[in-house]
Amino acid sequence: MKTRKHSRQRDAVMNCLMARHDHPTADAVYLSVREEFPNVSLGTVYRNLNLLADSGEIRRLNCGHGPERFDGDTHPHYHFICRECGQVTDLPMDVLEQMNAEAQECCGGQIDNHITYFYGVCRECLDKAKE
Amino acid sequence: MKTRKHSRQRDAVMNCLMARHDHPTADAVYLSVREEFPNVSLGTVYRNLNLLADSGEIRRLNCGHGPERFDGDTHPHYHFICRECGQVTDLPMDVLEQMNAEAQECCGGQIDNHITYFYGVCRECLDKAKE
DNA sequence: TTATAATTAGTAATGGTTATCATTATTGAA
DNA sequence: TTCAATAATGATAACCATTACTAATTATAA
Repeated sequence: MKTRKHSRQRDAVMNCLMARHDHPTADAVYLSVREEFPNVSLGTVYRNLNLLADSGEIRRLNCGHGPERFDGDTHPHYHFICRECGQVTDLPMDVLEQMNAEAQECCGGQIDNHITYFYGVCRECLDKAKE
Repeated sequence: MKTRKHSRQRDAVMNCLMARHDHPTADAVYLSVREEFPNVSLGTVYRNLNLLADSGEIRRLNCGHGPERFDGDTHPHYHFICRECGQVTDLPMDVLEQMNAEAQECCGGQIDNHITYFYGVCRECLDKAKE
């Protein structure tokens, strides 16, 4: 197996994800990391995002449209996606673990986890619509 | 606005999705439709899948990896994805509408619906692993 | 140091999906 | 039953997000 070596570019990717909470795309992370490493390659960003996601240090989000997003917060939590502006926000509610048990009963196989995305219109877009 | 004209290719796409319950990808639908229309174009399949999905006659599924899938069953229901074989199956359990209300409370915006994917290992893959 | 192997920047390639366009099919009205 | 208007098609090119490749660089452990 491969031993991981330290890399300052990977640190920058990780730091970016810990610092921001808007669930950036790979491209957004790339733009961010480029401020510190102007010649960083987009491939390097992708490679490290995948490395970190595969090792469980960050999480991948698939909101149903648009490119993949990434989340530095690995605690189980739900997300809300505004269908107007597309922003992805965390929902401060508990994950319903019993859903897995319910699914288990009608599934036959083994349920490990679930992922839920809520869709609607965010506060800002609602306010904008009122004007 | 555009009035929709009838098309036999679109019928074939729709029929394919009503007939099978394995949530096929666009390419799988394409192969299916080609049995009736040997020169149907992949673009035509994509165009009609999007048309039908946008008008609510079918549903798009994003399982978190791999290409988009489509579902002829538009009733709200949950899906299970086997991480071994990748198959996507319907879960015969009720959708928890109250989840939307819970999310609403901590959201600020307006929650319209939610999508949940359950992940794990299906019966067949569990059995295979035992051998 | 130095050897080894992981990582990188740069770039080409890939895969899924969408756009373009000339031709064909569907439709409603004459 | 024409016939014009226009939606839909097949073929293909373009697009975009992501991955693969490669020679050069960097981190690590001996």
